Amino acid sequence: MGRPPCCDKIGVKKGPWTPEEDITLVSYIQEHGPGNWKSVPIKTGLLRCSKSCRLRWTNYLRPGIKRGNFTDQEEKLIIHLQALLGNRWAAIATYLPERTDNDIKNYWNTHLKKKLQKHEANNANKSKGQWERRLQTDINLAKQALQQALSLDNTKPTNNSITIPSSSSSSTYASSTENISKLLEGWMGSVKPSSVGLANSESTESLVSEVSETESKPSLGDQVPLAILENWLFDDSFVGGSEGLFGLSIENGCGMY
DNA sequence: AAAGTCCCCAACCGCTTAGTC
DNA sequence: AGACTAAGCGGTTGGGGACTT
Repeated sequence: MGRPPCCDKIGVKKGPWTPEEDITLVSYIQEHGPGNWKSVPIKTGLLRCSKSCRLRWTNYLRPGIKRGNFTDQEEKLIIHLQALLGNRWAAIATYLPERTDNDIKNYWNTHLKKKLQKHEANNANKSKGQWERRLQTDINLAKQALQQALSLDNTKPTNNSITIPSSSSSSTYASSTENISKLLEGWMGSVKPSSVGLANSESTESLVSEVSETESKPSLGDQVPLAILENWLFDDSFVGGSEGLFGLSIENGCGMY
């Protein structure tokens, strides 16, 4: 017999959230902060299970979520990270604080995977180009570095260590132009301005800088010396602007999937 | 204009992990 | 150490809008 559904209680509502429910949830979190999700439906009177409340908050209502099209730089970063980390969307999302893991996952499944498959097919019979060979080498090196890093137990933080940022960090919160946080005008007063409106045209390097320098970076639980990986990842990602990784991957085929 | 098909993404399901007793 | 619970995560689904015929 299988595990019973978590939300099989009679009276637990499913399906799309209404604006009224959003307001109720956001108002509660505004007052109490995110967390202790089990108590949220009880204290708010929402006819939703705790998991549904948490997902609604993290995937849609949370301030700082950027909606709309992904930029080329974001695409490049996702492609790089997916090649490195696989389908670990939550880990990938820590490098794109304005995007949720769900968004990244959806974008990968609906856009990037198809694009890459298409161009891989188009270039299936072509020999590997210089760039592709370099990318494959880079990936191998990065994987080695990652494995090395992860194999170190109880590694003490060093100057070369980084702490992987978490999307749940308050420091990564920013005002959103589109989402339901509009309902909370005035609430965002305490949000760090530098992360507000990190628009598409703005350099993700500022994010990288924030990632590597901000002392308030939250952790996924481990601090690992990923400097090599970080340098490789970000240096390579943003070289050449529009001529960067993704453009090349589209033109030349990635060959790693 | 209507019907059919495609595509996107919000939300759900169920498994895993972490924390507590 | 093991049981239990809550939270986190990734895979999948289905409603509805966009597009095509």
